[in-house]
Amino acid sequence: MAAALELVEALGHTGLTIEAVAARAGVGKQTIYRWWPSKGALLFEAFLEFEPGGQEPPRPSALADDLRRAVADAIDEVTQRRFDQVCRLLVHEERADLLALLMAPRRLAVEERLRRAQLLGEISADLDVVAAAELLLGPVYQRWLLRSAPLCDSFADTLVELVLRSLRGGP
Amino acid sequence: MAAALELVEALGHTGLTIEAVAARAGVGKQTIYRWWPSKGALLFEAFLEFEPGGQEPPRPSALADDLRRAVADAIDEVTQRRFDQVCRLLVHEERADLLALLMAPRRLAVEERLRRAQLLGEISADLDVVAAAELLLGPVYQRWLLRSAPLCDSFADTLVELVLRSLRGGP
Amino acid sequence: MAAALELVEALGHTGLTIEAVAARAGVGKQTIYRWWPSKGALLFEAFLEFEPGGQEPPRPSALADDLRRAVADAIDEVTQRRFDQVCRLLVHEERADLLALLMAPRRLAVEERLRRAQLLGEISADLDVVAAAELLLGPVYQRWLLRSAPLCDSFADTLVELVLRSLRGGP
Amino acid sequence: MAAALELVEALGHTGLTIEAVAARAGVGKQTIYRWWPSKGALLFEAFLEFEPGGQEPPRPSALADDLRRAVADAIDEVTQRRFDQVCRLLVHEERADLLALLMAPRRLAVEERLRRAQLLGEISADLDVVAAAELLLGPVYQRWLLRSAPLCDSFADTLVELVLRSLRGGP
DNA sequence: AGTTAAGCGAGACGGTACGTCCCGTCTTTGG
DNA sequence: CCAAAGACGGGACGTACCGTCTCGCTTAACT
Repeated sequence: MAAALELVEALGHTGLTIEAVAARAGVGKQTIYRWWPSKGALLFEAFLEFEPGGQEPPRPSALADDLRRAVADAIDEVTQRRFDQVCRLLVHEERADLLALLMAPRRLAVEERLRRAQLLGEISADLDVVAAAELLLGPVYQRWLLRSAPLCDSFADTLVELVLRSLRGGP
Repeated sequence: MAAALELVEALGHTGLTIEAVAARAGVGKQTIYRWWPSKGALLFEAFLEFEPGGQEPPRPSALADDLRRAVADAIDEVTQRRFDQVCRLLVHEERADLLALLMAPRRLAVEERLRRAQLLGEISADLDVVAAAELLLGPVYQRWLLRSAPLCDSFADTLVELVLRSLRGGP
Repeated sequence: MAAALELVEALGHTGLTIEAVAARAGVGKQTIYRWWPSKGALLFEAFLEFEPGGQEPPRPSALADDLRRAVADAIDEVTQRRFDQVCRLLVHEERADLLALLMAPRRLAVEERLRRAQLLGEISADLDVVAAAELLLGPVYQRWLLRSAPLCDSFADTLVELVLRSLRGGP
Repeated sequence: MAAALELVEALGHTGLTIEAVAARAGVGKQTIYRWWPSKGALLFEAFLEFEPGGQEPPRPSALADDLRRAVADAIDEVTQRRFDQVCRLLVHEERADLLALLMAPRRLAVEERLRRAQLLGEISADLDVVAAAELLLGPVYQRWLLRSAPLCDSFADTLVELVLRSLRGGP
């Protein structure tokens, strides 16, 4: 009964109780425990089920544009209440494994794009692509989770510009 | 009674109960509620009190070294169980304000060093110093909180190298 | 778990806590709250359950003897610690309804006997039987609850003698 | 600070707290503890202080009338919320001593009147006056404390009539 | 007049019990 | 014969008062 998403959206991951989920779903508590070991697992599956997330493969364009778009998408995603609350719950439950599943696609897409750019010679070939991807997404996730600063759109631009300077010119 | 730090270290922020803190401190529960509104506030204050953290001003040296050192220090800090658990609790309780207090010094130090580097012409003067600092620390905090990858020492090197390429030569 | 009677006997209604009852019964506190709204209700039910109290119907004999016996029995009952404490608790909680259930049998028996005496002409027929019963038992309950005087056995005799003088000859 | 009477009247002896008394009186809690060992003692003294109670000596008239009046007065007194609550608190605290002080005057007055009646030959001389007084007042206090029946005015009449039949003609 | 001390208000303190909430398990029951 | 309904033991929650304990601050009373 993945309609528990409604509750986590309404109450936040803090106020979410399995009893409430069971009640709203018209289901015995035990039925929930039978299928999921924790709130996190339940919500994770619910999220996968109901949040298609299927972003179409962004047809290639200029590198800067693509990265900007990737970062902006990450910001958008992370800004939706459901994603936000589900992820925070997973953080709280230390489910790094599930978190990775939710967040990896984004990161892999960036890495993929960077690798293509290397082939095209847009960026230096001896680059640590994985680290570069983290350079782009790390600050986003930091601002999101720690709420250290607002996640405005222009942040994507600043970030990409700064990182691109690194990726292009070698030392 | 900031000896609650011992319990958060022993049990993690999840297993920490105010009742246990009160019991161990030989104190009435109410006394705790009288002074702090939540576990987070209590631990935050306890942490400030007992973890002086006062790192001496790192006498200046080469820019790359200083940044490497700053990042490595951040990694060290974030790796200590007390800091880790207290911060995770603050994240859970959405106390971005308190988190900021704990983390700002590190970030400000980096910004300060970058600004000095600008004056010396080590890096381009038209740089967004704040964003650059996030570029350095964001990936660290991401790896830490999301446990997306191990926080090994070499990570500091990779990070600094990558970022410095950005900061030095503009396009 | 009506073994809460043991605690009320040991500690008095003042020292009885629901937590202690739950602990001794090996039961969650909530289970007690689920079934009884208050200590009073719990003890009342426990008392009914475990204190059969079924005194056999006293085979009829002389009126004076029967009344004396009834009063003496009331005194005995009221003198037992359990009954005493349970009733005092009910008084404290203003549960007149429950108290009535505990005390009515005694009173009704007296009224019944008086009515029979009226049929036999032992006492005047125009008598207010209910009031007469109160005349006999009222002083007992007063001495008991208010501890205004000791409840010795001879009190029963004095009382019955006095009341019988009223019941027999009219003015 | 006998203005604690207001609180016991407003909240009942159950809801009365020393903290509230202290607050309303604009007084430190300790000051109350300094002077009285318990809520009961405090209220008892407050009651004595502020409830003059001084009923004038009822100039003598017919025995039946005097007794009726005495019983009716007892009913009136016991019906006032303040007296009611203070006494119930004393019952709860097992302060039979203080209760006796509050209630004795009434009983003594009845005994006194009966003794005079004996001198005048209105009632038989070999009577246990103390027991007779209890016969009159016992049922009143029973109905009051146990709320076993309403304390209507006619109760006084019934009671006195019944008792007088006993007191006058012996068998 | 100056010093001392008693009594005061205020309120923090270590505690106890409250009644509620939710956990995760176990039991009953009706479709 | 499953699953809803929900009771259960457990245990933390945050609150309310308890009775004790300093605190300074009057306000006498006695040098």
